[in-house]
Amino acid sequence: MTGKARGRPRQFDADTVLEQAVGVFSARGFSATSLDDLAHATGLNRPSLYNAFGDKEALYLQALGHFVARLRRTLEEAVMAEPDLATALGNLYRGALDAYFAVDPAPGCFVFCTAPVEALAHPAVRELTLALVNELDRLLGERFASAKEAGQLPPGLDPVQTAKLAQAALHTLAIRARAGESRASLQRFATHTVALLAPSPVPRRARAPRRRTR
Amino acid sequence: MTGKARGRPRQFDADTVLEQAVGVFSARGFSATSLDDLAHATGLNRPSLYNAFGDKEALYLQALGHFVARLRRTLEEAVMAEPDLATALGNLYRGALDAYFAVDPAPGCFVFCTAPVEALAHPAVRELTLALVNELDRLLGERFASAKEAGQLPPGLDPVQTAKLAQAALHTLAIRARAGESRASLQRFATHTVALLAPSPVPRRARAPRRRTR
DNA sequence: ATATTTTTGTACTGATTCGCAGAATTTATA
DNA sequence: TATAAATTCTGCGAATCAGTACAAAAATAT
Repeated sequence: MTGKARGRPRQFDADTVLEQAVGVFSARGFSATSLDDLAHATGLNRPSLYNAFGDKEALYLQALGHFVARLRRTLEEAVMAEPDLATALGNLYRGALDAYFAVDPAPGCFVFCTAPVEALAHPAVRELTLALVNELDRLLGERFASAKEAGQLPPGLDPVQTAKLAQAALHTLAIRARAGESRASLQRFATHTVALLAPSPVPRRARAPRRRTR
Repeated sequence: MTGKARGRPRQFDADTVLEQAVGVFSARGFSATSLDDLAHATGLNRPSLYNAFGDKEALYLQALGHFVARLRRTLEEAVMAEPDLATALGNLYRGALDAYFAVDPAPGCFVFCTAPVEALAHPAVRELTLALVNELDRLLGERFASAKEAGQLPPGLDPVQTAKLAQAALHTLAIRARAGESRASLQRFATHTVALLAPSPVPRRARAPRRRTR
């Protein structure tokens, strides 16, 4: 595909630049980030940014895409491929907290903390955000459905709605991390949530509760 | 306190202006909102805004404060004063959805959708956001604790962590509404969450709630 | 070696931004 | 009536912003 490279070669790696853009956008959000901020953070200058990625909104969307693609890979192996439901959810939240507290003023989640603001003014951002939410619903829904088949899910829990609640925990972790809540507190919450949504391998009582009585 | 009013009287009501500022900030977020936007929306001009509220950040903080104060009143009567836990949570989420879908491109929650972005750059915003999160944790925690005393809470649920999960549902409703998810879908999720966190009053077996529950 | 293609860097433009200065206006007080 | 106090309004200024034009640079192809 790219054997020739006709003109002057680039002096940067596009993925690296997107990674740095994710960092800057994640810290300041879309509107408060200037192209000078991005140019300074990436080391290249504005015209190069325009040439490679288009205008500011296009760059933001590509940063979102880059972030989501990475998230998707992580999710696939840490959640979908893990046979035990409680372990899978534990991996999900621990991985999320790792990312949310990656740098010192904890930025929370790039998309859940910065994309919603722009969603109203920029339909493309809105669609990308909704697409991620829907995909997470779908993936987690599949995971809960397979757990239900394996008998790991209490009969009262609907896989689809439970998946949404599992994602809700992700959203609150993101917001709370950025608001300044401590990682220890959030870790406790995550543990409790896992215990609620994925009752660990029932220790003694092999008898599942009857039907959906409450 | 204010019987005299020495100079020229104001031609606007401060609370009304703050209400309008909430609307504008909620739609565009802090950084993307210009003072001209605010001046146009409120009908008064920039120097009057500065004179009455200070600079842009001060106005945003006061808009947040106004919003939180109103939210606190609503919460107090619809959630804390309601004796039945399921009804209380139902009121909470229905009221939230009413607000999140108040105008056509659903803006979601003013604070949960627009404040987190600015939380890193503006410590005051961060503190106010965390203060709201903590207060909601505390109020809902009290509500779940009193429900536990009344026997309305399953024994496995810790009131404090369950309150955080109840707020998590609020956060996800806000984000999803702004991302474009339908109100019907969110209503279903809310109903399911209420059923999970507050198992409804057992239908047949007349478990008369003791004490002063009604 | 010359031409072509792509990237890089400097400089510029037009627009928007926030915040404020200063004069005019409206009220209460002396 | 005259003075003081507070608000309103026009307009300004300094800074920043996004996006681009243009020339120099670096590579390939002829």
